[in-house]
Amino acid sequence: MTTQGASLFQPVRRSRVSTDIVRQIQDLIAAEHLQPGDRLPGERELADALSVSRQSVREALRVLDYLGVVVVRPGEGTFVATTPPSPVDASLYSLLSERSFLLDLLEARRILEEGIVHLAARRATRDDLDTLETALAARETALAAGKHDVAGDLTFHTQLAELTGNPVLASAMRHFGEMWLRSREKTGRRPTSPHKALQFHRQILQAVRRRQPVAARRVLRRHLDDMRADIEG
Amino acid sequence: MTTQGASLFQPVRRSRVSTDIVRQIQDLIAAEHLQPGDRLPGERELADALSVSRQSVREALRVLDYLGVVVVRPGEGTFVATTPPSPVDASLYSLLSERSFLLDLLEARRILEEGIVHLAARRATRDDLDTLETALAARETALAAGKHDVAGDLTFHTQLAELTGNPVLASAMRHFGEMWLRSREKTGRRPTSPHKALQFHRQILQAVRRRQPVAARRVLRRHLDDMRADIEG
DNA sequence: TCGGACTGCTGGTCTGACCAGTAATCCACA
DNA sequence: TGTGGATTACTGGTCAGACCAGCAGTCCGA
Repeated sequence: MTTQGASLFQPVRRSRVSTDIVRQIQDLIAAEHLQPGDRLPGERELADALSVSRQSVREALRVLDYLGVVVVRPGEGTFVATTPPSPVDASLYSLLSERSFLLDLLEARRILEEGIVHLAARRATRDDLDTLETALAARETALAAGKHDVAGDLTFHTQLAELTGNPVLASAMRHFGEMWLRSREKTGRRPTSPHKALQFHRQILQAVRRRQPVAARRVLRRHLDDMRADIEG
Repeated sequence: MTTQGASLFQPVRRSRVSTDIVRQIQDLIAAEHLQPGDRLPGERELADALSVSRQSVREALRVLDYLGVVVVRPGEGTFVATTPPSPVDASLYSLLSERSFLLDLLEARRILEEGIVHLAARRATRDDLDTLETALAARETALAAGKHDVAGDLTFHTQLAELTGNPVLASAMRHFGEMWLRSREKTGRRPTSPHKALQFHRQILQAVRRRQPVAARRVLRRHLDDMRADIEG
């Protein structure tokens, strides 16, 4: 028996019940048996159906909650999250549900996005701008028709980051955006008026198109300040 | 009651016990009261110390387990993970070994850190500054003695981010720092002269201490520009 | 028609219990 | 003397049952 190298035997893996449940629910969502917004069975019912205790179910739901896979609303139930899950810095997880976190996040966004919009105004290609223009127009017509999706407003910001051509900035903006959505979901905050947001987006795009980095940055700042005012109420 | 605009009231947010526990333990680890490899008190003991039920403790540990913050070994106990979780955006992973990535990263750092240093100069408490001062002095004497660790230069930047009091900024800076180290490792780039770096750090700290946000930002920019010159060289 | 009480659901928490695995100790037997 | 097997006290894993507070639909009376 050597101490080095691959052992012939694998350690017996006693899986934890809660881990199995996490995987089962994730599979159900992946297979689209559970759609975003769907309500899961109650904890008691789930425990019964799985022949496990409610405690194990709760441990699983706690993990799925952290992962952003589900949203738990006391008194109502547990629902499949509408915003797709993505990793959020572990050290920030427990802060997501606090309003002050939204303000911290906004401060960080302001720093990052001021730089982004400045670069975008200098670097965006004509193709980039046309793409952004098309997307913005589509959102405007959709809104006029009464349709509006919450996550969509953020898309403009991430698209803006994309066209700096800097993948690090784009990645950071996506992360901030995801945290933004999840935190807003957890804090139960209503989104800002989509009309106002679209107006700001339109102005930013104009400034970027005209290659006016300073003006673009100014409008961006007004946009985020406006959002902050909403949060601070 | 209008449907548009900011509501006067915010939904009351009752935090979950397990969430509090998650944060407490993370804080203890961040404050280094708990070191990697340390054994946490048993679940029962923990519950008793926190005046909560074992179930709540378990839900918290389950989350920390999933985050990779702790490792749970049945029959033995729960331990602080030795390798702290350090997620690097999957979409960036393949770029780490390219030199252009270092430049992109540096551009992103410049945007972020200019904002950070500006805030730090306005917000840092005297205690914060003393801590930073001590750390810097220690590095200076170590360098004079011929000792120098590569990752250490970054520490100054992350510490600076910490004392903005904004956990989002601190987290983002840590991420950028990790990518920086890993990318520099992969590209095989030699670090900038530690002497130069320390001089810049000393200047930045002075500006922050004197509450001169603009000056601090200017030095920071020179520091990063200097690093860029090294990379492009 | 409207508003409040009622009722049954939900998740949040606590308690106490038992199981299985670890590890250190102790003791009997070779 | 030394080795190996019980003992024992811990650990996390799981279960069951209970109570609370908040949500929502129902029903009834003013």
